[in-house]
Amino acid sequence: MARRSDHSRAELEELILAAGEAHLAEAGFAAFSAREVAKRVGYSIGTIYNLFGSYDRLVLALNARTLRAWAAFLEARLQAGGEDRIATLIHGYFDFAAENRNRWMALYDHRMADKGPLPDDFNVAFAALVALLQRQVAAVRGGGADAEILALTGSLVAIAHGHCMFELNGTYEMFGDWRPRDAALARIREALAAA
Amino acid sequence: MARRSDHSRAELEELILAAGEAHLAEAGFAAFSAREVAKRVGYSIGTIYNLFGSYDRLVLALNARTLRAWAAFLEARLQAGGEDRIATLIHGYFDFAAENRNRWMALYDHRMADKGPLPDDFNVAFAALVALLQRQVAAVRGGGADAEILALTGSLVAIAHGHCMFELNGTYEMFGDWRPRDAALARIREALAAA
DNA sequence: CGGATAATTGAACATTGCTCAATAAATATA
DNA sequence: TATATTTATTGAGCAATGTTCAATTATCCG
Repeated sequence: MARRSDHSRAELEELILAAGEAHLAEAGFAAFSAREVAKRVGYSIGTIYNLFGSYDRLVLALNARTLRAWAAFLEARLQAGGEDRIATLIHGYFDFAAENRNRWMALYDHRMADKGPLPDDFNVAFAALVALLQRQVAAVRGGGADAEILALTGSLVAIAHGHCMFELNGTYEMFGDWRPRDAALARIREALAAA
Repeated sequence: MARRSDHSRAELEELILAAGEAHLAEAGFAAFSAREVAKRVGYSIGTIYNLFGSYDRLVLALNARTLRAWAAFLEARLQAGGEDRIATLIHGYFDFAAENRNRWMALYDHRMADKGPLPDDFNVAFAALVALLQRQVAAVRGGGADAEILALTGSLVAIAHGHCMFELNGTYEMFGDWRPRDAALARIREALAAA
């Protein structure tokens, strides 16, 4: 058909990403398929490959979107006030993951076939999220070298990640009756107190 | 062909799992395929389905093996002496994951299509690993209610998991120059000191 | 209007998980 | 031993996937 003027390239990309996001959210990463996305936007599979080049890059574009949404979500929570910024961040972290289960999981489920460099798109989104978190850790800690704060941020995020993953995939149940979210907050508090 | 007497059912299962383990270790979970395993053992794809029932159950059987190997690895490290059991465990945790990258990753990459109950096989292996860790945490902490120690164990494992995952998938690089393994040990020490 | 350019298509290919009638081998029965 | 029964094994066939690319269709420009 070749409906070249129906949408600009940018519009079409947006259409595809929106449909892809919905499909990913509904089906989960394991069942996600580029052909299903094509079906949803009413374009052929070839068009998707023209725009994104490969399955991996389509997923990466969706993951970049998820990272931006996550950062915006956390920013909104922070702006909504609340004395305790660390608690706000942890709850934002867990709430976003819970409310966007499949999209959040896809961030970690996806493994690139050929492990070349990631798209700028994705790296920028990731860096923005890291910067947001680093700013809050720096604020809580008062002073300290940038590199030290960045590394501490990495460690605190790793704590949150491990607990959040256990909560979402059910692993936590093997350890009896506890709430990974509360535990994550407690561990992070202890780490900050010791730092 | 129907070489009914070449191997007993148990022997054949073992052959398939050994070949599957090698394939998984070489190719990684994303490229793992039941057909490739069949090719490697010289049986048809149908035979694999007769024995394991589905792709998911084959992967689960392999993951159960990985869990048992991991527990044995940790047990050996603990028996090899070393005053500091927590450090021994953390290094064992990270070393096993690093030396068995693809198999360790498969533990978390795999998502069942239909989320029914896990095979006993798998649950038993997982429970044994948890029990091993719980015993060490209990020893370090001295006293305390079982439920409390189990929950603490879960939280400490979550810390290790998050840091180990970041190290293996490269996420840690976004946080500058640090060693997730050392950070994990530090965080766990802080948590134990605070408990 | 006509030729160059760009977007879009979808058939074709290799590969996957999965099923199941057909076949071959081992065992039980007569 | 010969025949019947049970069991193990096969692999072609199905639907679905990611990927490619010549052919087709729309748009633009002179």
